[in-house]
Amino acid sequence: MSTKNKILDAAESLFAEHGFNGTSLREITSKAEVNLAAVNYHFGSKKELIKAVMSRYMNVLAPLLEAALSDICEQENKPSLTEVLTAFIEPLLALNEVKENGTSNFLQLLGRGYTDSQGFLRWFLTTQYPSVISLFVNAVQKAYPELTAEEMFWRLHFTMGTVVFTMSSSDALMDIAKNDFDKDLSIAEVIQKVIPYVAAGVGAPISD
Amino acid sequence: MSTKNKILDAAESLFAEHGFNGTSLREITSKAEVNLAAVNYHFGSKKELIKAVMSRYMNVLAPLLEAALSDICEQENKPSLTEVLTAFIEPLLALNEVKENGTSNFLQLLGRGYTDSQGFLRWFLTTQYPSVISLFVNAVQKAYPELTAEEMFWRLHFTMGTVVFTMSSSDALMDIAKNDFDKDLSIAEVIQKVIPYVAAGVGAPISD
DNA sequence: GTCTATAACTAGATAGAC
DNA sequence: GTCTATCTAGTTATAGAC
Repeated sequence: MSTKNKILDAAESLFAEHGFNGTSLREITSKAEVNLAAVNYHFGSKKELIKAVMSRYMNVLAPLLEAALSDICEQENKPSLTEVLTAFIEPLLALNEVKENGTSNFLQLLGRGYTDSQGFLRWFLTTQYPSVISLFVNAVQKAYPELTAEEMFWRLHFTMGTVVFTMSSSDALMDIAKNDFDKDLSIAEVIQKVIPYVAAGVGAPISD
Repeated sequence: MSTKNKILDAAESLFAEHGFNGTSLREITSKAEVNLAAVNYHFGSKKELIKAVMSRYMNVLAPLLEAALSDICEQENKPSLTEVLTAFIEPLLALNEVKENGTSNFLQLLGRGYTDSQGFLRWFLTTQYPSVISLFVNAVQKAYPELTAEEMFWRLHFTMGTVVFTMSSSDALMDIAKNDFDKDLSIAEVIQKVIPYVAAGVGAPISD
């Protein structure tokens, strides 16, 4: 296994657990059992390392998501919101084949990146992967055409918030659920629980 | 105005904007125009300062919320979920009288504290203000008795996520809304937008 | 109570030997 | 490509003069 990959793996799990700001290069290199200087040699800076960690997943996820959402946009009959949101499940679970716990790690990283380091991840997603976002908006528009662009904007951000926040604390939540209800849930099952919630939220009647 | 309050005010807005980890004592004291050593003299440590900033709001909010939720729990007829969630609005807006932008700042702090510094705020809320949480759970149970305790647990955390995450990036979202839709929203209007969303989410039909 | 000065430590980044 | 050693700049916290 290459030094570069050892660093990526160590950085990924530490970033997911403690956030980007909360993880030092020294912690990463000592977990990866490589030299401190190796990060700057291979990646140039901590910021570039963060991008590399995210890209490893986004490069797998983006094409799968684009395909799934395109299918929905191009189909004849009107999709349901649940259908649109369910389109995310398979691509997300495919990340488990990139690495063990890939889905969970990626979603936690997404959550970290949204709140850490003043919206750097918002920039990363909107500039590097804009087509996924616009396909998603199109799919939702097809499922719920009465929704105005403005209301759509808010509800999509609420949804992003729900998912990202849930996932960034999913370890803690799964622990509590195990203690209180004796249920051992997988990340896939948590996703299954959140979909009816966000589908109902996005599909809420327009209050005006 | 006392040094102690100058520190609290400066810390509050910097914490809200850059998170707890992302704000140094030097930034706080220079914004407050007091000496660096004053923080440790008045509060003992950065951690205690964080608690003091949160307590200033929680001590106003908690009794108001308890009263509003108690009313709902004790009323004869069955409340709607919207009613339960709407009970939060007045207490939250009352924080604007503690300080200008109090509501917005407090909700942003809540968001920061949930993701920063490994769940310290979760501990803070559940240990220092447990009665608010249990009253809220009771109110929701009364509004939607078919919901199992386990499903309730998940949906309440999804709701917490939606609200907290939205508020922690509310400045950015309000900026985008202003640019894209030429709408200048207040924090009260954002709350009005999020309530139908979370009410629909909590009230979603039980899938399984 | 408020200040200066500084201790004690950690951060990210890099120069240069091998 | 990998190492040690070190630089610079940042952090929290505190001792002691006023």
